[in-house]
Amino acid sequence: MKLPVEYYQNENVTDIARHLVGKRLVTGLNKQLTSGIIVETEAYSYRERGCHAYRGMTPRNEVMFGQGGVAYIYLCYGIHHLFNVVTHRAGYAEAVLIRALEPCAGEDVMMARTGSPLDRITSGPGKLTKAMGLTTALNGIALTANTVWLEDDGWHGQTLARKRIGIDYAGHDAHLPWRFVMKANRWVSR
DNA sequence: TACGTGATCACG
DNA sequence: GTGATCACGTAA
Repeated sequence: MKLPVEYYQNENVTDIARHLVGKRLVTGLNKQLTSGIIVETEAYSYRERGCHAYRGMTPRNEVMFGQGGVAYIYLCYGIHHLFNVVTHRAGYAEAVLIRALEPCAGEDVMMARTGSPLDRITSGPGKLTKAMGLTTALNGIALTANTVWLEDDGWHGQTLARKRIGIDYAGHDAHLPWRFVMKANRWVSR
C-alpha cells in the first residue's frame, strides 16, 4: 500500500523518520523494479544546524521548502547522490534522509547498477541511491507517482534512536538522537 | 585514519 | 571569479 501524500505532511519530522523504518522504498525506472525495506533514517529540520535549510533557502535546497511528499536529492562530496523525503507543509523545510535498505526485489538490477556484491550495495546513503537508480535528475519528484514511492509493508518491530552521522559541523545539534535504525538489522550502515 | 571528488555557497 | 566546505565510501 503506497503511502499517501498526507503521510508526509505531518509536522513532526522525527516521528516520520522513526516510522519510515520498516517501510518499503520502490523505484520503477526504465521498467526495472527495485525495492528495499528502509532500515535506517535521519531527520533534518530548518530549526537545527545539521540541516541544509538552517541558513535559509538556496537553489539546492529549494524543494525542502515546498510541501511534503516529494524527493530532495542532492550531490554530496561530488560523488554521492543522497535521497531524502520532504516532510511538513510548505514553508517548513524538513526532510528524512534514507540511509540504508534491506534489498527486497530487483537485486540483480541493483548489482548491475553498482557493480558490487549484494551485501554491500544498500548499506549506506550514497550506495543505496546508486543501487536504486536515484539521481539528482529526480530531485523534486512526487512520491505519489509511479517512479519513486514508499509503501507500508506491515512491519512492526523495534526501532532505536541514535546520534546522526557526519554532521560534526552542527555543534550541539550533532548530538540530537535523530537517527533511527531497525534493531539488529545487518544492513544498517557502518 | 586519510583523501578523492566536484557542486554549492558566501564572499567580493 | 575564488576558495572553503561537505548529510560519503574506500582503502589501509
